[in-house]
Order: sequence, then structure tokens, then C-alpha cells
Amino acid sequence: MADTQTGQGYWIMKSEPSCYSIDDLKRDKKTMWDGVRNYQVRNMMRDQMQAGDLALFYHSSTKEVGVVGVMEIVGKAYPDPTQFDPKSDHPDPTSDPKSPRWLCVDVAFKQKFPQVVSLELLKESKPLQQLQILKRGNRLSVTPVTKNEFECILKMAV
DNA sequence: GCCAACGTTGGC
DNA sequence: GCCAACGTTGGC
Repeated sequence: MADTQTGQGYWIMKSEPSCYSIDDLKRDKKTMWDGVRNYQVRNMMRDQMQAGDLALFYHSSTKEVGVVGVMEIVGKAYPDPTQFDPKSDHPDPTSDPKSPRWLCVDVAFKQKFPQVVSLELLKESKPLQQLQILKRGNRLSVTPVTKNEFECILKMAV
């Protein structure tokens, strides 16, 4: 979500660490955030995400669920090449290469938190009650957060 | 355009 | 591995 003063956008982006973790990103320094196959998420990436935006890296479906670090959106969203790769995890044979359906974005490692800001802690935090990832049934892998929410989570990480 | 069936997500 | 919740698909 873009801050009205600065235009700076803030996000939470989920990944299962068994698939791709904060340590993988730390090692790679930069990666292509691919595999998004949800229209809402695609539209946010296409319409709202900007280079320089900051994103919290969230580990889902693991022993320690929660926010584990920070990354930066490097550039604008562009067609996700894995949709055309039959050997990828999420090929989409119905997507037309002349008008690609799915987008991805490049992200760069910023920091890994010394400890996980657990889902439990997020739930307990008063200022974070509006977080979309805390809402029942939320399944979006990318969700906007406000500057305040972002900074609140950063403080919880130390 | 409705809606049942199905597949996926993600916390536990 | 269970299951609630949600998105997508496809028959009508």
C-alpha cells in the first residue's frame, strides 16, 4: 500500500520456506518472484507495485510461521516466464504468449530478522489487527500493508 | 449468470 | 494429514 506522503509502497509476500526461504533470498541476493496464479495478486502487482517498494517476507506452512525479513521490489511487474514452461511448477498452457496472463516481479534481499515475528505475535499486536493476513480465510500470497503496520512489524523484529 | 464440484491454500 | 475457506471451472 502506497504511503500518501511519500508514495512508498509496503507489502507482505508469502512463501513456503520449503519452496523458497529468506535464507535462499539472502544467498541469491535477488530473485524472480514467480508462480503467482491469482488474479487479485496479479492486478496488485501490475497496478500498484512499484520499484523501491518494501516487502515483508512471510514464511507460511512451516514450523515457525511469521515474518522473517525484508526485501525490496526491484522493478515493474513483467510476464512470468514459468507460465510457458511445461516443466515449471505452475505452467498455464491456456496463457497466450502474445498476451501473457501472469506476471512476476524481481525482489532483492534487504535484511533477515534476528528472530521470526511469529503469526502469534502479529495476532496479539493491537495496531496490526487490520492486517489482511490475519483475516479469516485470507489466501492472497501478496497483500498491501500500511506504512504504520510495516514499521510496527519492523520494531517487533528487534 | 447461477451454482455445484473441484482444487488449492495454509494454520493447526 | 485434517479441514475450513476460498477461487476457479464448467454444465446448464
